[in-house]
Amino acid sequence: MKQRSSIIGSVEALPHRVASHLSREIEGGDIIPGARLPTESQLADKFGVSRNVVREAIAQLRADGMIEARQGVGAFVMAPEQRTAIRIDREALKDQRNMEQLFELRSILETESATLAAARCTSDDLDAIKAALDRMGGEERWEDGSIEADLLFHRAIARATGNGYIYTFISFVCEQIRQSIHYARLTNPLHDLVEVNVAEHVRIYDALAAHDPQAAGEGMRRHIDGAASRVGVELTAKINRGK
Amino acid sequence: MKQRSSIIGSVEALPHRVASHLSREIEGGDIIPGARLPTESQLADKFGVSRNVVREAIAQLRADGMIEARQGVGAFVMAPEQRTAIRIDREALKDQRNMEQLFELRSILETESATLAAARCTSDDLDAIKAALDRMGGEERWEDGSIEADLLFHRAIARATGNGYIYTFISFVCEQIRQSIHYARLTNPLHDLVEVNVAEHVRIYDALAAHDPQAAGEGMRRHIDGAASRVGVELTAKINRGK
DNA sequence: ATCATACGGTCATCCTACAACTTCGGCAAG
DNA sequence: CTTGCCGAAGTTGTAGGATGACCGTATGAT
Repeated sequence: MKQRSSIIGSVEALPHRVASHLSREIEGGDIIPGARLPTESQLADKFGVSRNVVREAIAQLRADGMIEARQGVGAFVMAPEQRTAIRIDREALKDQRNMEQLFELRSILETESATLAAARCTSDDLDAIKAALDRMGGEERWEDGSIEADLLFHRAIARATGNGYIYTFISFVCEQIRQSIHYARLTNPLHDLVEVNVAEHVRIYDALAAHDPQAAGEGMRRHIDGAASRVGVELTAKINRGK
Repeated sequence: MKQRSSIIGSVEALPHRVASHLSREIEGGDIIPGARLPTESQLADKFGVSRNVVREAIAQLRADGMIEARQGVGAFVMAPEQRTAIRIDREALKDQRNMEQLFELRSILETESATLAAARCTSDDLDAIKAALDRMGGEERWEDGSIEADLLFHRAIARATGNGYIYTFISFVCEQIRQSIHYARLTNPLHDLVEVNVAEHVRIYDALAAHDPQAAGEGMRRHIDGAASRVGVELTAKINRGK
């Protein structure tokens, strides 16, 4: 009798579902910043779960700085500006417009990443980048290992900047894009474009090896544009990008 | 008898302390990615807390993708690349080197933010930016409202890019910097530099109003450099930044 | 040798109880 | 009427135990 009926069949754990529900309510503006949430008991009743599950859900939101709990008073919604963590809703990326924006952000980060890396990279860094490049070219199939090698290539460049935050941010953004694209790829094979992709990477690597910041940045910018269009995302507003 | 002795005097809640401890152990490499954590009961004993507290701590780490729990098996630490959230350790920012790197990231994001905003901003956007600018100039004291207005200015620009992710990332990075600097400011007053700061903002605003992307980007880049040096952070490696 | 089953370990959830804290109202002293 | 104390009620924080669901492995039958 303990395990209550799941109401809605779902593989997700209860705390995560409660957290997502509350998160959407907050993001959607149903609860304005500064307002108090219902008590844990009320939420437990509302969702049909135990208070314990509600507490775990709130613990997650609290860690993100989305809500703040004060003992003896209640839990309050925080202003969206003072979040202590960035989290990207993967559901939202099904919207083409959001995907475009994420690619634009990636373009900014990676272009500058390549520029910095060209000026700073050591021979060890170059070796790591080259290794990823070789592994990518070695795979004739697009599917499995190729994508991993692709990510490895970009991360190796980010690491070569010597800036840990740049590495973290780029890894994060790329991973979000990868997972969003993963299953969407099944619709269009686009294997024939692998050579184009590899060629773009080679171009970037050459610029890095030559320690030519401008060429590296330019090569990366074009590569991201190309990668975006290859998955059906057009980076509009190319204005003010040139130079 | 229930409330156990806190062992270490701390105002932080128990789950947060446990989560921080585990997080440090993972970041520090004490636990290799893929390895299994001790069971919840063992952790509860180890930290001298109830299993409930351990679960809340793990819930936080799980939300970040730092660990993955499989029912009936155990909890495993994930590779740092596939985190689902970005979180910046504020303690680490006490290290000058990390602060420099964060400023460098901010410089990248904000420079491009200003560039894009110059090309895309509407009159409404400009009004919002101008309002923040006026509010900043209105305050003769540096302390309280001035900093808020400063952040508002930068966020307004980020919003004018029309890219929600850029807004989110910039808000996040700026907030981290602000809170890290907050108390460190007490040592050096530096009130006399307020005019310089405002002047830099005016220069950026003028470029935005003129819809001059290059001037806006350049103005922002210089402003971040100036802001960094004003709090004692020197952005070295200005290489490859010009042009 | 292969497959089905039983078993122990672990996470997931629930429940109750209590401690710590805040808020608010009543009540008495000034 | 104002002020200050104090206790009741409500809320979050923590403890601890019980049970269900799930996984991996060992055991035993075929």
